[in-house]
Amino acid sequence: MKTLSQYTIKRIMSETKRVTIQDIAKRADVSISTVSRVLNNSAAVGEAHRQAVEEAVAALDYRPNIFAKGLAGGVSMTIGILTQNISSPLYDAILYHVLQGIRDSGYSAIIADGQWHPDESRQSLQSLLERQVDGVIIIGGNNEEAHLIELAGAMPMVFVGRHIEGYEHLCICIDEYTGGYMATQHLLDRGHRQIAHIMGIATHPDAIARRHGYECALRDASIEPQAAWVVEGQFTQSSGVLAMEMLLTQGQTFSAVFAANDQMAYGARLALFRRHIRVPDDISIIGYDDQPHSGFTIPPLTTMRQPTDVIGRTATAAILDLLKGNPVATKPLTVDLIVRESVGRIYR
Amino acid sequence: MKTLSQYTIKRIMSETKRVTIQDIAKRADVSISTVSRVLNNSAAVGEAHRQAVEEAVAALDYRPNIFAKGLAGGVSMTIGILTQNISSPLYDAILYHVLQGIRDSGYSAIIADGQWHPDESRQSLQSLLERQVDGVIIIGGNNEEAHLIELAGAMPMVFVGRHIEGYEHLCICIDEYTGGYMATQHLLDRGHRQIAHIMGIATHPDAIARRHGYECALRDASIEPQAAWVVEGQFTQSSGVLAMEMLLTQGQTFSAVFAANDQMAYGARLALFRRHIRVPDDISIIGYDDQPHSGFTIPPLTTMRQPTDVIGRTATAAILDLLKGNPVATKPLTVDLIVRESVGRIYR
DNA sequence: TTCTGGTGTGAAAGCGTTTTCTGAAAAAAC
DNA sequence: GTTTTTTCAGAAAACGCTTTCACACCAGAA
Repeated sequence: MKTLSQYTIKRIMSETKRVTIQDIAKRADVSISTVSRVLNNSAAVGEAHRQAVEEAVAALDYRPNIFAKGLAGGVSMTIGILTQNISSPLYDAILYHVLQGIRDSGYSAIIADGQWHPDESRQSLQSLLERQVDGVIIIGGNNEEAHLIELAGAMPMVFVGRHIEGYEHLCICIDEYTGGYMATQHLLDRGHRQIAHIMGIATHPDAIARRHGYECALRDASIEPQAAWVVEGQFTQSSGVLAMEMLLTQGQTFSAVFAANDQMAYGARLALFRRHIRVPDDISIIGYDDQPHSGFTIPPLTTMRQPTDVIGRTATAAILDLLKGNPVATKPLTVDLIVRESVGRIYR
Repeated sequence: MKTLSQYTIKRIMSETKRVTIQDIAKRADVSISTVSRVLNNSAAVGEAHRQAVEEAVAALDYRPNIFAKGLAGGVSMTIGILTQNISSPLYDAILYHVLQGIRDSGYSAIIADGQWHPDESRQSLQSLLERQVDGVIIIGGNNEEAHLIELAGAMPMVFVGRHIEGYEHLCICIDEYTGGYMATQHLLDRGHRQIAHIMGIATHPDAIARRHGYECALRDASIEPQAAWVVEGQFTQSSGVLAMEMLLTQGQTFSAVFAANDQMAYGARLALFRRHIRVPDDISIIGYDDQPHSGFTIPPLTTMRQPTDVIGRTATAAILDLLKGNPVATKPLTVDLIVRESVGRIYR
């Protein structure tokens, strides 16, 4: 039983016939230590030898055995990625760009899924560490901060979309407050004065920051935010439907809604559709994230764009730098307003 | 420079202070060979010794070092997953369920992205093999078949959404033909007689099968398929917009459209919106895949649901069985019609 | 009793690297 | 020209595990 698969694996491996450091040592007529040294640039090597080795490496198409490397050197050439949830459009988009950046770095990525759950996240992170990943990129997520801090001091690690006290330079953060402010400001600019807000998960830092931006924008326009204008959602489409229904049945009067993410905006829009309320003619909607789909909703959704490509690239660059021992410093990223057709004008 | 990160890694590793097979050998008062044997069940071991070892393993919370294991045994405890494209909602949904299935198996997953490109796919697959993954799950993708066949004979491998000649038992396939047929049939059932089709990438097997189903359903209803009714898209939203515009400007008359995936359906729907053509009052749309978003479009999209959960679970179960040396046999999966609100009735 | 044939076990040889440790040769200092 | 450093390179010891080999033990057969 077990032996069968063992056998099979052995077979393909022997077919592949890996070339080892021994082979290139022989061909370059040096010792394996020397080969290792030129490979890793870990000590001075005479120019003649170095060239001989490099020639052999190229000629034999040598690829180091990562297991041996891992065993001997404690280096796995692997970057662990902990994502908040695979199949969340936003995180996947970031993931995509991260993977992109890693692909030619010699490292490979191993992905673990936190499933939106602290316990799962912690366990996933643990399994990443057991695999002896050389570094970790944490995308979103809700691990206990204390655990992360402990780790961050001990191994290369970068955080995406999250603020960790004392490790700001490792955090690739979006200025969510300003994002919320800008979204609300856009509504204000178009003449709206009564603006509802569908908030994200109430404990989620991003949700809090966006709401804060919303309230400040309102105040700066001399409008006192009303508690009844904001209703909490779960960042999902169906919670958007519910939220909008709640707003409507409570008899709130408002001409525009700022949804804390696009998915909830979709849901809100559907709730409006059900009641034959037109968008943007009767009520305007603005979302947040600019998911790929948002350009194709009816009507196309005005929203705040997360620079997923920049986020992904920055995260990769940072972890790679960390791995090389270079210092890193990240700067906060900003969100762009994407004006489409879901926000109407109000003239007094 | 380099030494810094090395140092850091060493540090955390020494803090963690791994317990090795030596430690449990000592505690159980047996040789390491015996420990290895009970761990892998690779040879008969006396009952007393076995128990002692198991006790020690539990007490010391022993976790094998995968690098050592990989080096010595040629087994990496890693499953490679090659996905056609990360951040494609359908494949991500499958991926999600695959990951789910792997999470408690002791294996971990390493994900590579084919980027919709044969060369990329091949290279990604290669890098998976270099990592000595124990098995591979290929989700969709467009690698050369020959290469895959060669590999499939040599190592555990399962294919999702793809038919490989001679390895049908390793293919987790959806009956796309029937899916296309059912979608068209639904339109027919609702009285539509003039039905256009927005096809996927013309060379893609799924696209071909769905179109074939469409044509057969038409013929079975005594309607001769018109070449002008089908226009090719790229499986993307914007290609859906284009396709619908082409249909419209060519002056085709049709009361319904079958789009080969939901994304193109979204695009088609937007094109209609632009021309003030109502859905489903003027024209009906049916999609394919049932992406998470489709329940929240305006109007909610009638579509064919891919059983991503079943697909994912089946794939995982299959690869795990293969790895254990058990025989596997997969059965073709079917797609379900999800009736929502984008298809209207026509009464004669 | 002696021989044969399992069983269960430990010693030891790898697996492919990195990294001391050592020594020789070359360069610098006297 | 000798002594003292510095450079460079090879031998060999890890790294933690699997697996072969050899051997001791004990049953059953002769």
